[in-house]
Amino acid sequence: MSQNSDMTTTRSGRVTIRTVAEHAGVSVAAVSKVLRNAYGVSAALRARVEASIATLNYRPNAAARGMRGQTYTIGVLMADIKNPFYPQIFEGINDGLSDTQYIPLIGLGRSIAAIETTIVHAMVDRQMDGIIMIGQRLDTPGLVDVARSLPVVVVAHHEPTATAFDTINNDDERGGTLVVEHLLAQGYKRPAMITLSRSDLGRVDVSDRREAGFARAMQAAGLGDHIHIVAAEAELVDVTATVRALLENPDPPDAIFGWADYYALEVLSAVRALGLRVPEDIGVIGYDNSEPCAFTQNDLTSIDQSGREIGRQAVRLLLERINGRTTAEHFTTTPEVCARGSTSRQA
Amino acid sequence: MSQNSDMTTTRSGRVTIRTVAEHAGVSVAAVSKVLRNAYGVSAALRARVEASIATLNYRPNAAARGMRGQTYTIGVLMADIKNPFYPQIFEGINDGLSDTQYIPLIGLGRSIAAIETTIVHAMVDRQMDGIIMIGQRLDTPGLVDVARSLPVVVVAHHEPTATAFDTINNDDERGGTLVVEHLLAQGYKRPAMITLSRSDLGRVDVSDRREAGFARAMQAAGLGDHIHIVAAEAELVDVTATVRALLENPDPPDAIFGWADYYALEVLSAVRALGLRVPEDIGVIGYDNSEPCAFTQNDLTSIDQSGREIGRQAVRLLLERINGRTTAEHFTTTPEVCARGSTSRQA
DNA sequence: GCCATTTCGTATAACGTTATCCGTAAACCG
DNA sequence: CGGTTTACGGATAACGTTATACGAAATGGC
Repeated sequence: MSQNSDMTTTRSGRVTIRTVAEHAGVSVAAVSKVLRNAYGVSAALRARVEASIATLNYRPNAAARGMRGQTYTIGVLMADIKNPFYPQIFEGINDGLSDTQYIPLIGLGRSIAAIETTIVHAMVDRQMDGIIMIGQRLDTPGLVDVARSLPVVVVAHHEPTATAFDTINNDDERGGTLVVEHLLAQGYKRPAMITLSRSDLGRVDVSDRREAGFARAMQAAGLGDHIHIVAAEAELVDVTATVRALLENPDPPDAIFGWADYYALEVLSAVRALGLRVPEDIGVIGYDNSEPCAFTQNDLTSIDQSGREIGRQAVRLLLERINGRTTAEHFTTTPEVCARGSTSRQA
Repeated sequence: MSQNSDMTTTRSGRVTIRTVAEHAGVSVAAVSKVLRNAYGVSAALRARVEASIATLNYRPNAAARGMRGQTYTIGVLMADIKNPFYPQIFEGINDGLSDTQYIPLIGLGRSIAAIETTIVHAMVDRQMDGIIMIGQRLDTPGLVDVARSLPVVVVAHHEPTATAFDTINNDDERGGTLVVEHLLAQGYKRPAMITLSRSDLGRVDVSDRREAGFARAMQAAGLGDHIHIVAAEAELVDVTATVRALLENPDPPDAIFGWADYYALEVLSAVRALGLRVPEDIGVIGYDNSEPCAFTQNDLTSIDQSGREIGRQAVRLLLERINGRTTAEHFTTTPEVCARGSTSRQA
C-alpha cells in the first residue's frame, strides 16, 4: 500500500470518488473510468465499483466534474413561463434526455435581452454542456458569442445561414398560409391578423414569417386589398384594445388570427366581451395548439407545430454537437391545422 | 518575480482569475478577495482589480467556485410549469434576488416524487447554495435528507414543527373559510368544493387545509348537513366530469369552489358548457388569484395569497440560512378575497 | 519461445477558485 | 522610541473530479 491507512478515510462527511475507490479496493482512476464509461475496465472491476457506488450511495460532484470534463447539465433559456406553448417543448426535451444522465435546468429570460444575457452567461460560467434557447431575444452577435463557448440550439428563431448554432422551427410562413386557407374554407370572407408589436424589444422573426404567409395567401385568394395586420403589445390589455379597435373599423373582419395562442385566447375573450358570438359572428384562430386550446370554454382552432417533437429534436441536435458535430443543422417541422369550434361556421 | 514569464499567459483561451491578477499586477489571492468582498483590500487595490476585471471581461467560473466556496446559484424546484400561480411566486424570487449575485435556476419536478428527488439531488451535486421548493411532493424524510446538505425553504407545504427547513404558506384554512363567507354574502345558499384527489401521488396538505376551513365555515353557518367536498384528479377532463356529476345531483350546489385556480378555471369552462350562466345560475370561485383570473372571459373571483410576497419571503429566509441561521422559521401570509364577476350575484 | 500487441489498472498533474496562514509595514500607545 | 496592534497583500494547500501517461500482465503470431 502506498497510502497510509490514516489517509484512507475522507475528512469531510461527503462520499467522494476516493471513498468509493477505497471501499472497492481499486484506484480513483478506475472509478472515474467506470463513471465515464471509459475504455480499460474489465467486467469484474466494473461490477465491483458499481456495487460500492450503490452501497455507499455515491453521486459524483458535478461542480468538480465541470473543472475538467462535463457537468451533464443542459441549460434551457425560456423566454417566459406564461406562454402555454413552452411547456410542450419542454416535455419533448425531457423525452430526449430521459435515457441520458443529463439534467435540464431552466433559466427565465423574461423576454428582456439584458436578462437573457445574464442568464446565458451564468449557464456558461456554470460549465453547462450546452444550451437550448426557446423564444430568445438575443441578437445574432450575442448568440454567436455564446455559441463560441458551448453548443447552442435555438428554437423559434429563423436564421438558416447560421453556422455557429443549430435552429429548430416550424415553417411559419406555411402556417400563416394555412390559417387563411382554413378560414376561407370555413366560409369566412375577411380575415384579419393580430401580431406582435415591433416596439417590443428585440426581434421575433417567427411572427414576421406568419405575417408574410398570411399576406401571401390573402393575395393569392384575391383579397390583396383587404389585408389587415395590426400589431399589439404582449400585454393582454393591449390585445383587448386592439381587437376592439379592429371591430369598430368601417370594414371589420369576420375572423381574427392571433399570431400565437396566448394572443388568440385573449382575442376570444375580448370578442365575447363585446357580445359577439364565436364562431357565428366571428371566427378566431391561434397558433401553437397549446394546451388551453382544448379547454371546453376555449375550443380554439390552432395551428399545430409539434412542440413536443421540436423539443426532442432540439435535444438530438444539442447532444450531437456535444459529441463533436461542428457543422450547423437547421430543422423544420410542418404545421398543420387543428380545427376546433372557434372556426366551425360550416355545420 | 518568482514566476517565469512564460507562465504568465494562461494556456486556454478563457480569462481566469490568474489572467486578471497578472493584468492588474497583483496576486491571485487579492483578486479573489475583491470578488468575495473579503477583508484586507485597500480602496486602491480594489479599484485596480475592478478595472482589470472590466477590461478583460472576466467572469468567475462558478463550477470552480463550487469546489471551495459558493456557486451563487439558487435551485428552484417547481412542481409543474402549467400552474398559473407559480410564475407569480417566481417573480417574487426575482425581486428578492435582484440586488444579489445569485442566479435562480429552475428544475421541473412534474409532480412526481421520484423525479423531484432526482432533480433535487442534481441541485445538491451541482453545489447549489440553497433550494426553494414550490408545491413539492417529497415526504418529510426526503426533505430532511436534502436539508442536511444545504439550506431549504419549502413553499406551500404545512409543517410548522419542522426544524431542518423553513416553510412559507398562506393561512389556507382561513382561506377556505373566506370562500364560504364570501359566497354566502353574495346570496349563494349551497356552496360545494372540488378538491385535489388523494389518489394523486404524494400529499398536498394545502388542499387539506382549505377543505377544513371550508367545512368549518359551513358548519358555523348552519349548513353542516350540506357539506359537499368532492375530489377530482389533476387532469382537466376529470374536473369536467366531476362538475357534471355534481350538478346532476338531487341536491345540486349553486356555487362551486375550485381548490386552486387551475381547477376553478376548468369548472368555469365545464359549467358554461352545460349551458349554465355564471354568476346568475351558479357562482364559481378559485384560489391563488393567478393571472388568468383577470382575463375578460374568466373574470374569476379568487382568494389572493400574495404569491409575489411569498416568493420574496422565500428568498429572504433562504439567504438568512445561507448566511448562517440554523433555527427554523415558518412564515404565513393572510389570504384575502379578490371579488370578480364570477360570484357577483348581488347587483 | 520471442517479440509485438492489446488489455487492464494505477499514479498523478491539471482544472479555477477559496480560505488559511504568514509576513511586512504602517499606526498607535505609553 | 520600543513594543503592540492593525491593515494590507501574497503564497499556497486544498476542493473532487478527469484524462494523460505509463507499467504490467495477458494474448497473439509465427
